Amino acid sequence: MSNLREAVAGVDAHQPYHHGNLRNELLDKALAQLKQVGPDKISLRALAREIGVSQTAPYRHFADKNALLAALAAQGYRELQRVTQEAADAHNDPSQQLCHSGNAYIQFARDNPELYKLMFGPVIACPMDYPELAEAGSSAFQVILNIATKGVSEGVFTDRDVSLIAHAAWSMVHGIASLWIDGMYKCTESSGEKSMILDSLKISLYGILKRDGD
Amino acid sequence: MSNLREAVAGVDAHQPYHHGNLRNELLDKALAQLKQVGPDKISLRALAREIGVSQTAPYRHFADKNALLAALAAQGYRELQRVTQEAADAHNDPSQQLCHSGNAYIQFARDNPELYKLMFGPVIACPMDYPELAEAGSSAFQVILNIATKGVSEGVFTDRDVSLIAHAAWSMVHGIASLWIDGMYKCTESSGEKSMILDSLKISLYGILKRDGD
DNA sequence: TATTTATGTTGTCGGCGAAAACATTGTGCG
DNA sequence: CGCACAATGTTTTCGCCGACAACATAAATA
Repeated sequence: MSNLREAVAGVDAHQPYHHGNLRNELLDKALAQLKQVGPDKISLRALAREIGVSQTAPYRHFADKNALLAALAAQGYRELQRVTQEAADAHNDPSQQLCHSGNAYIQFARDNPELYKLMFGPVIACPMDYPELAEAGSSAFQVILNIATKGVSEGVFTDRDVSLIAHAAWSMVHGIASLWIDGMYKCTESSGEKSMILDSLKISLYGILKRDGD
Repeated sequence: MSNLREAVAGVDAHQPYHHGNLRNELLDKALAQLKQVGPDKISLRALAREIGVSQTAPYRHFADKNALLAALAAQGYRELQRVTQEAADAHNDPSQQLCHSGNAYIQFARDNPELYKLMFGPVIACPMDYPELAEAGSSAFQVILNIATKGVSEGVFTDRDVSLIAHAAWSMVHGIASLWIDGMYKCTESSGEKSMILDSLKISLYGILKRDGD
């Protein structure tokens, strides 16, 4: 009997010494565990156990726990970029693009709260140490930057520095998303939280539109 | 020799069995450690060691680590309420109050980034389990709610639900504060980050002001 | 003074992140 | 074909942490 695990399992399914896809499976399981229990509760050992591999195997693919979280966050940024870009592409008017892209952003945060917290929260120690993460982050920001550029050049947005407008817009949607996730949006009126979020978004973005006398 | 610590220290300074102020000193040292190394790196054992008390003594004053963090966050909310209220009290015009209070809010976050992350980040497990924390949080929110109420009643703000306006304003300043703390405000122009923050704040809050035709 | 309550200590358990030393597999080069 | 080497996974171990149970001491109170 050359393989103990085989014997214990009682099957002859050949369990290779090398997993072959450990890195990806680690990311998958980590994402699942993240959604269940939150970011800081993730344990490399638990992941390894779940996958059925030794507790130090993950260190062959990630320098440490932080690096795994960074890779996870980078995936998140790429997905965030995708959904916001899609929403923007569905419209031509920059105002519409901004509003719908922002809405998609907030919806992403709502659909993946733990991932979103991981991406923007203080869980990852030194985010700037991970080029993949930085690159994914600025790519995601590029979406809103492009909208701002278009809005200013078409004269729809207030005529200020494009980077400033993009940052302001980003702040708004990020603020709404964060507070919503954290349950800070207590709706007092009959209309639900969701419509309140939309109204809040509209109020916020209104400050960006060009006004008479600009 | 009734006291080992006394013997080891070689002094007769009476080291009382009871510390007498352990709870407060724990909070103090925890705050200091928070500012140095961030929220999740805080260790009850390290705190106890630093204070010179056994590693389980903290559990006499806090049910667990989470409870200590919650108490720390509650302190933060009270301080945040203080600075924003002070900034608001220095003006009469609701627009000015909103702007300056928001600026004070952002400044607080900038001055106490780790504490701010603790207050709003995902570090504290079940915030709603701590009445002190919830109370401090809603008291802090009350500041901005009062400004919104005044602004609407005086006809300076757009005529919408007061709670909605307050939440929108809160989202804006929170978004700016969060992104600034996380180093996401990369200023591309000659003017520094700080003026960019102020401009961003103004753009955001502009959406709240009453407009012709409202 | 005697009892109860608040506070601090010792000892211990299980879990975790991480490193060192070792084992196995696949790969490319002679 | 065969062998060295790199990639990947394992075993073992260390130190740290949060948390609990049992015990010790001081303070308050009756």
